[in-house]
Amino acid sequence: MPVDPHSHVPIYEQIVEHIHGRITAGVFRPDEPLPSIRALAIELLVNPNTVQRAYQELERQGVAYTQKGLGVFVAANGAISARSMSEASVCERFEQGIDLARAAGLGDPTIRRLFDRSLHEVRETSSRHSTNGPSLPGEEASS
Amino acid sequence: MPVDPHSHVPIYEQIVEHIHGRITAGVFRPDEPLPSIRALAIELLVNPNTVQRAYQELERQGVAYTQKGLGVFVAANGAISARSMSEASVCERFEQGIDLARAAGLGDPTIRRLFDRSLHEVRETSSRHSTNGPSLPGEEASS
Amino acid sequence: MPVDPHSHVPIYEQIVEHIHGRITAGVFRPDEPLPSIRALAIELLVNPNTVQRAYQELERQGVAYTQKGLGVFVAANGAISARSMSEASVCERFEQGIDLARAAGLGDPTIRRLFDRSLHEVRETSSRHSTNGPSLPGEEASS
Amino acid sequence: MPVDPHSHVPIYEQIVEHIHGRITAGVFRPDEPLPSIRALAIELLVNPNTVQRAYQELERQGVAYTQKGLGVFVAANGAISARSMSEASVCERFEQGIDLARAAGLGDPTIRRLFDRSLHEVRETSSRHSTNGPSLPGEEASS
DNA sequence: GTGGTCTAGACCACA
DNA sequence: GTGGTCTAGACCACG
Repeated sequence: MPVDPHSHVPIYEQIVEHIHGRITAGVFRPDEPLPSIRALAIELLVNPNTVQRAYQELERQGVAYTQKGLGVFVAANGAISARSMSEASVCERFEQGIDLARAAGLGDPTIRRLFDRSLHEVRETSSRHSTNGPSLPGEEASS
Repeated sequence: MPVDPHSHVPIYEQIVEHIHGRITAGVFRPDEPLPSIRALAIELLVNPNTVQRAYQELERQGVAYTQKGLGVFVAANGAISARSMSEASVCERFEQGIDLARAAGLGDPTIRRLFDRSLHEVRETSSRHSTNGPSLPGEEASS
Repeated sequence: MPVDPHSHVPIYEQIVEHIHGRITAGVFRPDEPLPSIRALAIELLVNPNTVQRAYQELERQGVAYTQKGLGVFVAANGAISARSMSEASVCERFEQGIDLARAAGLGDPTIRRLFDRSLHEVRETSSRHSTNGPSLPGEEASS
Repeated sequence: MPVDPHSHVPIYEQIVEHIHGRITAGVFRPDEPLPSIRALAIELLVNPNTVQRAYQELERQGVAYTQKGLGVFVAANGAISARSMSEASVCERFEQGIDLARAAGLGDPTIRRLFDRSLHEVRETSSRHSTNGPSLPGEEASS
């Protein structure tokens, strides 16, 4: 369930982040095709239009390009863009949390404690898309 | 800018989190009044209706109660509720970020690095509404 | 009939160009609201979704900005952007025509003759949206 | 790049216009064969199906005819038809541009200025398929 | 009332 | 089969 229809963040944007992640994880590689709009729509149990909007956004970002009648492909520098955008998404969440914590008067030690707790909790719940193993290309040991 | 109109999280929910924070930080104390709807609306540059909806939500949560004609007050146990809800909000953001990072195949060291970067970046940008000093009652020394 | 459903250029893009033109012509001015999505949809006899897509594109271009619950407004520098984009659209058409003409082996004198003919023909048919009179602000005597 | 996959005008139609131009320019002459579907598909970096559709359209227009097993040939009066259609295509673009300009409140002097700019810009970029010199049969001295 | 998102289902151009 | 566009109609957040 990589998309949550009850989240406040729009589904199409969740899909964009999802694809960013898959590219960053090396699942989708430059000049290889992304799943077809219809196929991904079925996989994610959403409407094709929603996937299309996500793909359109990816194209606008320069992460993907479209070949009429053939499909949507990862751009040559798509992996780089996707990685930086993935990190941006992650940091955005972190910063939101930190802002909230600071506004509540929490100090750095407390914030770190909350973060560590989250890190461990997610580890257990993390039987999600376990695409991440120790032997995937292009991750771990990054900037 | 305690409220971001471009965020995907509804404004009234941002206001709720904002109040949680102020209560947790000891700015608003049990049985003391919250700012009037009108005043807060002006302070946050938001429509009064939106503030009202937030106050309704706070009342539903048991964090505040209304005295007709007098205003909205922090509930007796409001500080405790607010604190746990603030932490929950913070952790929610952290977990979202961690989920995203894991989905992108990033490992714990990388994730920690991103978190540290966020922690320092926010520190600099953090010339926000620092109504709260480091030594207010009820913070530092979390559960 | 500012939009032609039979054109090859998508309706939403026609709407974008249409708005560019209206802004350039001074009909819509900075910080004033554009017609509501629903209203323009009715006026143009298209689906509100189509108008919305156009407005979204205008926002992406920096020509307009959205205020939730209030409407879509012309951006401060929207007039400038719109003007340059209008001119770009015009020149794009001209260049396409010139390309075609050159590819057909036509020389500049012939091309000019065709252009003049078009200029005069359009003048007669031009009982379209005659928003343009001799006394409108901001046009005639441009770069 | 005689064919632009990003254009809104369908590729097969671009090919039709392209052939019109080649015929008008005297590159393809009446009762002589057009390039084979396969060859043109390769030259234009396009799918053979698309070329075939263009050839069908040319046949429908009376500009070309098919001899089974031999190929597609320029019709006897193909040069005349092609020329008028080429000019029509050119003028269509010009009129579109003029319409846009008028809708934006631009006056004839401004429009002419934009046209002249386009005429000069295209001249420089015009290191295209200059298979045609200035002195080919059937051009210069238009109707 | 405003805009923003989503769904369902249709038609077209292209491979 | 692919993506691109459009419609009709729904629900939500906001004013």
